[in-house]
Amino acid sequence: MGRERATLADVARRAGLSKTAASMVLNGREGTRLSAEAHQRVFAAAEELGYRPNVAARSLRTRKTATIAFVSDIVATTRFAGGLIRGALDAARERDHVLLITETQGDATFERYAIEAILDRQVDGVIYAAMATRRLAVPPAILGGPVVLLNATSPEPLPCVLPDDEGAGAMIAETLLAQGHRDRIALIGRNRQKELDPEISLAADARLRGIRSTLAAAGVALLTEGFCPEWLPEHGYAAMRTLLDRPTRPTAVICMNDRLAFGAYQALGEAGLSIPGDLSVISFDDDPIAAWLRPGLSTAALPHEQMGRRAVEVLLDGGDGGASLVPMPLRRRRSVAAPDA
Amino acid sequence: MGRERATLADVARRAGLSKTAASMVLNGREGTRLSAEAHQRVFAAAEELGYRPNVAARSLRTRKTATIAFVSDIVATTRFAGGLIRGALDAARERDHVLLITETQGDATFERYAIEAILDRQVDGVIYAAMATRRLAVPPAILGGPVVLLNATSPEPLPCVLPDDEGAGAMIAETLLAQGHRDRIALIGRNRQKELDPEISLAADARLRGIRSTLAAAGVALLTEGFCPEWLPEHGYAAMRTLLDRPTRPTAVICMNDRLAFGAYQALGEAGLSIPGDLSVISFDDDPIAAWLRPGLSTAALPHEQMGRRAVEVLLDGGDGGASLVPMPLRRRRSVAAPDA
DNA sequence: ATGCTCTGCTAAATCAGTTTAGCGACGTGG
DNA sequence: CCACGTCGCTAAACTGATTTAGCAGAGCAT
Repeated sequence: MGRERATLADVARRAGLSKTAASMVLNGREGTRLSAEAHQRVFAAAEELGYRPNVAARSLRTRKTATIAFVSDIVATTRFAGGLIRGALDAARERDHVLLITETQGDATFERYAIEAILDRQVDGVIYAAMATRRLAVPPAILGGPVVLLNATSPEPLPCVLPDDEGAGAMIAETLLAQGHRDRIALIGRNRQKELDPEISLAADARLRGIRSTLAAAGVALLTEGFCPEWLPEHGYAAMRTLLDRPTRPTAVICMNDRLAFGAYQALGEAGLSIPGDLSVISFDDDPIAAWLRPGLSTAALPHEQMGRRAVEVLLDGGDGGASLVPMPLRRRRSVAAPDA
Repeated sequence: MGRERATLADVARRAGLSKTAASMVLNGREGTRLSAEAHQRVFAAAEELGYRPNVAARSLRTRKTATIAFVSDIVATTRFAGGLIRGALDAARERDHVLLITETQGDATFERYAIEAILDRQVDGVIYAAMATRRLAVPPAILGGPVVLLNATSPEPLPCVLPDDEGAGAMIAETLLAQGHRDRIALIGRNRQKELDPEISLAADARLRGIRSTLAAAGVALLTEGFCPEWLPEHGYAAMRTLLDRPTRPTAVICMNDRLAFGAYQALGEAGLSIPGDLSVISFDDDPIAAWLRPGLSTAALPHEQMGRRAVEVLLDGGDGGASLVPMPLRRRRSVAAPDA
């Protein structure tokens, strides 16, 4: 790429000045005593030649590359990754940076490759992202420079960006309470593994905490809590069927994510029950499917783009070193209503 | 990043040789007359020091960066992008390259920024990707180096990688014919804009061609063709309801994509019709939702990862300069059966 | 003994920037 | 009249690799 590009030397020559002068002017160095006229000439020359500095040459000297490494365990399949990347991309562009993306797939060999590629290229910082909110071990090799954890925490005291799952849980509980639901609120998606092992998930426990504490504050307890081995539609379907077999039918169901909710919709459809007439449903994530369901599913949205954006901001502008909790906004659709009187 | 890394000079010193010798040995240069012993010493020294070449320094001289730019119109929201990126990432890693990702969002300013970032960094090649299979205009500035179009074509004669939508259409038609469906096959998702304007979509027309020619070869014509302003669930829902109002009910429905099929499922569920007992449904894309539906939706999968992978291969290993059609495999699930006898 | 080739290796230039150290001209105070 | 400081600018070093040009010594033929 890059046909005969103009170099700094070309600019300097055209401006009738030295490379030093040109460099200083173009970098807006303070405290230099170059005349206003010299400034003009350099800018003009650079403009006329369409000059753009060679990043390799510059970073050889300065050790800065205006490049951020985005390392994640799994990039694809999930649109979650896409959102994180897009947010990061936007924020990076605003700060004149670019993203170098690598994926470890949780594989040690791939991780090593990613780390080496990053170190070889002297990136200015690393965003280490996980696809499921969880705790992970950061490879020590990258701790030499700035690191931000995205959708993850680690044993090391590194700045991290997380969705506010607990807040979302509270908000969801409040939403149901506000509609008048009380003692017949059920939950689908209990899962000890997810709740207890932070290396698997931080979201399950946080969401549950938010829900429970808010209900408890209103003097309400969950009617039942359906277990699910995974948070997939088929498990939501099964859990909902079990729920409908019980003597007391709930007035509202909280699903731990939208895929479970989708399964719940399927079971309710088969049972001939209507949402939200017979039962309200509310959930977490704002998977695209939430908007496609009939009726649309009310859900607390994972703020992917915000998170990706925040990660870059913390990395480049410096964070307070702690955790950034990004709020999960509630998407209000038609799946929640007041219970039958 | 990168605490005191060893440089080539360090390696040379430790090996008791010149930088020249060290460089040649490590690059495996042919035709050099360095002794076997010199080779040993250099390798040993490099190993002991954990030497890794500085990419900036190297590329300053060689103009090679082992970096590929992945430019796309829209990265996020769609998991399609994720698949393309992941495939490209894998293939790049196998060839010791790394991906620099930028997004234009279809915005001229952003595109300019992306191009400049790419040129400044002297990437070895560019993958220009579109999220919807379509024809696009490649900015002339990147034509100085190797370019591969991914999921897109362009007026310029550039190598491109596309899904085989026409083949998929044919395969879908054959699948229905093989099950015994004949004169009562309907289609949902006609859309003149998509079919006629290659800048919007190449897929619509290709899929339709494949379907029609295969049916025609069997002496069959489509029963009806439902129009849809967009390929979203709500439009599939509406189209399916219209279809059900007609006197002859089809035995099978081909949806132009899975989101339409999802809408169709919703309409069928409401109408109390069962899939595939009353009606078979088949579709394109293999959106994750296809596997989540009850029954699972048979669909021709967009081969995202293969395509991303292929793009890198063509870029780096050299393609034949033409279009690479990547086959769309049929995911057989339970939504297709023989029509009622 | 001289010239030649071949072997094994190295000094120095180069890539395109940034940064350090300092030079000549001018004005000014003693 | 001279020392000194300020102004406006530049030469040269430096970053870490690759690459070109070429040197010293050995072996061989004449």
